[in-house]
Amino acid sequence: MKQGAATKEEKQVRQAKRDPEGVRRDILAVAMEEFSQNGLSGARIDEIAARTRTSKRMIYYYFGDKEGLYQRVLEEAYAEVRGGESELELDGLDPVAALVKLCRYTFDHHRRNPSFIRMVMIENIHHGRHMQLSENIRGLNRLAIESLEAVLKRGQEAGLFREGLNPLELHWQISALSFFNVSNAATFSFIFGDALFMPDGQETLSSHVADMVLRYVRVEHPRPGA
Amino acid sequence: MKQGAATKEEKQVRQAKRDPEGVRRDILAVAMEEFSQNGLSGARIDEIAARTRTSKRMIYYYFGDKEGLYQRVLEEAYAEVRGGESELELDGLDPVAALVKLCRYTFDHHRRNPSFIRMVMIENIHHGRHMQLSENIRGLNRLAIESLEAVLKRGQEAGLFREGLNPLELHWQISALSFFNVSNAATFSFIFGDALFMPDGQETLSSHVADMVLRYVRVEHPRPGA
DNA sequence: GGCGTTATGTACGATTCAGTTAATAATGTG
DNA sequence: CACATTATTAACTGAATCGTACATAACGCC
Repeated sequence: MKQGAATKEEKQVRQAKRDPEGVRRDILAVAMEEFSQNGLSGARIDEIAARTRTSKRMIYYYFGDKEGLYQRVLEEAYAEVRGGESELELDGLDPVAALVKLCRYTFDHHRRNPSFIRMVMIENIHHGRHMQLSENIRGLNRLAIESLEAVLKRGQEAGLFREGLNPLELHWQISALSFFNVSNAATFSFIFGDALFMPDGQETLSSHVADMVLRYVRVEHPRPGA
Repeated sequence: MKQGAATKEEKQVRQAKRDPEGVRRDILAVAMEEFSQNGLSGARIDEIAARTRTSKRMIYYYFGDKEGLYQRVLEEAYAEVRGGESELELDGLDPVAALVKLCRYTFDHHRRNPSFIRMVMIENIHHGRHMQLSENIRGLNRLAIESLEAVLKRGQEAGLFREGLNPLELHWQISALSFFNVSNAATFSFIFGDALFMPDGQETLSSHVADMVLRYVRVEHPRPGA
């Protein structure tokens, strides 16, 4: 025990001076900020280097080149926002409440992660070239569909939801509304005013997204006894 | 009269050799392609120059600098896609048909103008900085709200649509679904497959967007006689 | 038909910026 | 202690690229 603790303390002491993982994380965090603000070609390696507690040399030491760094930042962005859905515990809720919760969670989640949204926007500008080089991104998001599918199924079995619904399509719809809310806030609010993007407006949008999805999936004339 | 005609013909002859407006349009068209593909910092002036039938010198002659050109391209993108809605003649249709037509038009319109979508994405990455310097962009899109408002009103008066609907919010919803379909096609199809983006899938999405909006605005229990 | 204005081409300057070199040193490991 | 790994710094290179200087051609007007 004492020995183990000593080792751990030694490591902490060591990490104060030599901390490869910490340096990597530091670089990634700063690079995420720079890339998400300025895009791949707009980002400046020198700027990233200046804002880290390490040097430009270290960036090349760990990430090879600019594209390598960008790719790792993209992976990091996807990794950070994964999970979450799995902790919603939708199975414990009735289908309607579960769907509402999922919609609201997605909306808020996107809203709270503008850097992620911007990275995805940038990657789409690049036609998704870089994410195709990454192995792990693909797998992460599949879960969203599965949990949605489970909720749909339960709703259908309870006679609450329509038949013939496509979970992937529903995910597309929820994502579209939640994503656009962040991605296009600048141009939309410039043209039409920012009322929808103030706290009250956002709360309204959030609830109406859930409302819209619900109205879309519900049967037209529910049997009261179902 | 004859003098006027002669002058016009002379101008046409002259334009065969010296055609300032043609040169400007040529530059703008090429620049739109370059900027929408590569973004502001990613675009190359030399590349644009090489693809025009004129020279780099002319770009600076007419547009000042790179940002000036970008700004004009952005304006051009918004200008090209304006109108349209006004030619839909929604007033002649019953409210339900009008709303469906508007949804489908918006969806298809976005789909057919990927360069415009990409310019808007890029401008959002830049927090809408450049569009704020442009006078005319703001006015163009207001019409969309007005025609939507008229349809809603007619629907409500006919007892078909719910009260308390916000036209701006509805426009936000229709735009979100139609925009996301183009803007995020690369990342979405990479992660979840491209079924939704094949012709059949797109047709389904298009009709379901209209369906979703309709279900959202319709009264729950319509009076058959209304 | 000369002269100012507008339009155009070429070549070059100046700068920015990704990536490297080279020298050095601290730390941990066997 | 030899030796690999991790870290740091500053100066440098070379290519890419924005923008300009300069020369000049066409046109429009008086």
